[in-house]
Order: sequence, then structure tokens, then C-alpha cells
Amino acid sequence: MKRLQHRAENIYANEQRHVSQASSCKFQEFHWSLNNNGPDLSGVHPLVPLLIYSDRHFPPTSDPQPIRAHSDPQANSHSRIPCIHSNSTRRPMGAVKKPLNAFMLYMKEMRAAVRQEVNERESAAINCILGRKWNALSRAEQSKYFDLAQKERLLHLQLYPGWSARDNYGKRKRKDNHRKITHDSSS
DNA sequence: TATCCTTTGAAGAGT
DNA sequence: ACTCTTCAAAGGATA
Repeated sequence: MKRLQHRAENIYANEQRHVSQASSCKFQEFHWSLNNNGPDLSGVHPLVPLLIYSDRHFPPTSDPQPIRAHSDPQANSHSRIPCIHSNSTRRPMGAVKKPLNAFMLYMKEMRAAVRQEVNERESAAINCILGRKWNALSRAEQSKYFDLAQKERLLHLQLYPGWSARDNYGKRKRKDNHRKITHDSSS
């Protein structure tokens, strides 16, 4: 932990020198998506493509299927919609992930740029930097991610109306169920 | 090969 | 109502 923190601090110090250079490329990626793949989304929030084209909800597929979320109540006997991702590359039924929160969306957008910027590959160190950058953002700057996260939650609710976060509780096997307490006591 | 590390925020569980 | 815990992403490190 100390090792990662130290590494992140060094990286962050170096990163500060380049802070003015950081950042604009991701929006260009969105525009690429708009210009090359997607429908006309010129009227929507610039971050919405990140949500709309998210493989969380619409993974790449050669035979896209229409969403039938509420159209077949009999297929929803467990108060969940049938999974629209049925081929092998799609997420199996019962493995619906939590919608991303604002910070997760920020990380997803900025990770590649920060990774390239600091020439660091370890996600734990990058996440420390991203956490600092996130906290350094103004509330106005953060608000677009909170807005997007709200859209993410609404879309998730529409796609998986019966889903609950508890569905994924206990899916991971943890060696230490009190990891956070252990960390706090060890630091 | 599975889990950890590390961050913030949402949501469920427990008190 | 409040606190605690888990899980979302990511990819290198570790057991």
C-alpha cells in the first residue's frame, strides 16, 4: 500500500508538470464515435456516447437484437427482463453489473490519457492519481459525470427493472472480508 | 487462475 | 437514521 502510494505521489508530482496538456483527446474519441459509427447525437451531452455505446449495455455484436425490455411479461417471471445479450461474447444471464457511478465514469474516460501521460501501467497507482484529479475538479466539472451517472442508472433501471445490487453480493471470493479494517489498522 | 490493490460513489445490510 | 460493507473498472502484482 505504502509502495503504491509512494509511486502514485511521484507520478502525480511529475504529472502536475504536464497538467495543462492533459485531457482533450477523449472528447475527440466521442466525436469519432459520433462521426463514424453512431446515429446523429449532435444534440446530446458530449459524454452520452460513452453511455450509449457502453459494452455494459450494448456489447459489440454482429446481429444486434432489439431491446424488448417490457414487451414480454411472461418471459420475466422472476421480475427480471430476459438478458438481451445472448451470444457467447455477451454477458451471461445473472451477471448484470452495477451501473457506474460518477467517479467510475470519470476513470473510464480519463484512464487511458493518464496512463499515457504518466507512463504508468499499474491501475492501482493510476487510480490514486485519478482520485486526486477527481477531487481537484470543481463541482461544475464533476456535475457532468454525476449527470451521466444518473442517466446510467436510469438506463440500467429500464434495462434490468428487477435487478438489485444485492444480486452481485458475495459473488467474489474474498480472502479477507474485513479488508478495509485491516488496511486502516495497518496504515 | 483467482484475488488483491487503489480510488469514489451508490446501494444494500446491519445496528 | 446512521454506519459499515460490497461492488462497480482496470491491469499489474501476488499467492
